[in-house]
Amino acid sequence: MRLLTWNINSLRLRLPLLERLVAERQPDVVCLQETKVPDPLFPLDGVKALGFPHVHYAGMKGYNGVAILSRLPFTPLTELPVWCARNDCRHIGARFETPDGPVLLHDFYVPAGGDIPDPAENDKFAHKLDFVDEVTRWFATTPPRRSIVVGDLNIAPLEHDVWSHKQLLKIVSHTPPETTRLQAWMDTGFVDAMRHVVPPSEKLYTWWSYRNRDWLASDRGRRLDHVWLTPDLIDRLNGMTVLKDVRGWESPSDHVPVVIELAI
DNA sequence: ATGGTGGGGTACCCA
Repeated sequence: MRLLTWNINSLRLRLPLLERLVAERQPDVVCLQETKVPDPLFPLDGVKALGFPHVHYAGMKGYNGVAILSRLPFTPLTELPVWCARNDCRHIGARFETPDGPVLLHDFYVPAGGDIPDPAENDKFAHKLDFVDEVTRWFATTPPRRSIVVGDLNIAPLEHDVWSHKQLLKIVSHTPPETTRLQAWMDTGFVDAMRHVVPPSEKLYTWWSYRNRDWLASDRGRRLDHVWLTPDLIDRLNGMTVLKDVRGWESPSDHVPVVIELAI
């Protein structure tokens, strides 16, 4: 299975980019975040025309939204919690049947958290911390097996997941309250598949701000997008690629896709 | 310290 995850920042606007990506990379499964399309307006025909007859999505007007597109049949996960008592379209899941048993796939869009890294001052930051805490408690009570977590988790946990560890320690996405929480979530039973392939001593980014004159030259990136596997799947991992060149395409998302190859 | 650029949808909210 070739699995691709991407914060597309508007599915309708970037459907042509998705088409190019699919043609070049031929993923079996695509997990999207920030689709920014209400369900009644989801471009179902366009997505099916890309070769994905199996589609599951949860979207709303203006913000957020996640989608799973697949060549392979799957069953949508319907028993997922409502995080922070909000139906804000940040998580969907799928169950794939394989010769060795089912594999569960979770597609997350974690709240970005606003600008001020203080939950007392900033409701969005409080929501982000609460969201990760709730998700962590849920995975802790139902320890994952044969499971995959992907998505825009909006946290860059390691020193070399950001362009300047020291300068970003007080910047939302790389603060200790966030990075410790992301680790606690991962410690419910996952392995960081991207860092399994690329050593933690190497810089690795999936996002470059729009607010830079030259994203490539300044290279002030962060690794906000993640792929995690439970240990029972890690031996099936046959490769991981961050598609950095997609950031240089015409009218790009500020995030780039991550692809993994899994022998399942 | 500040402002820088995008998308949604049509005034601002969110990233």
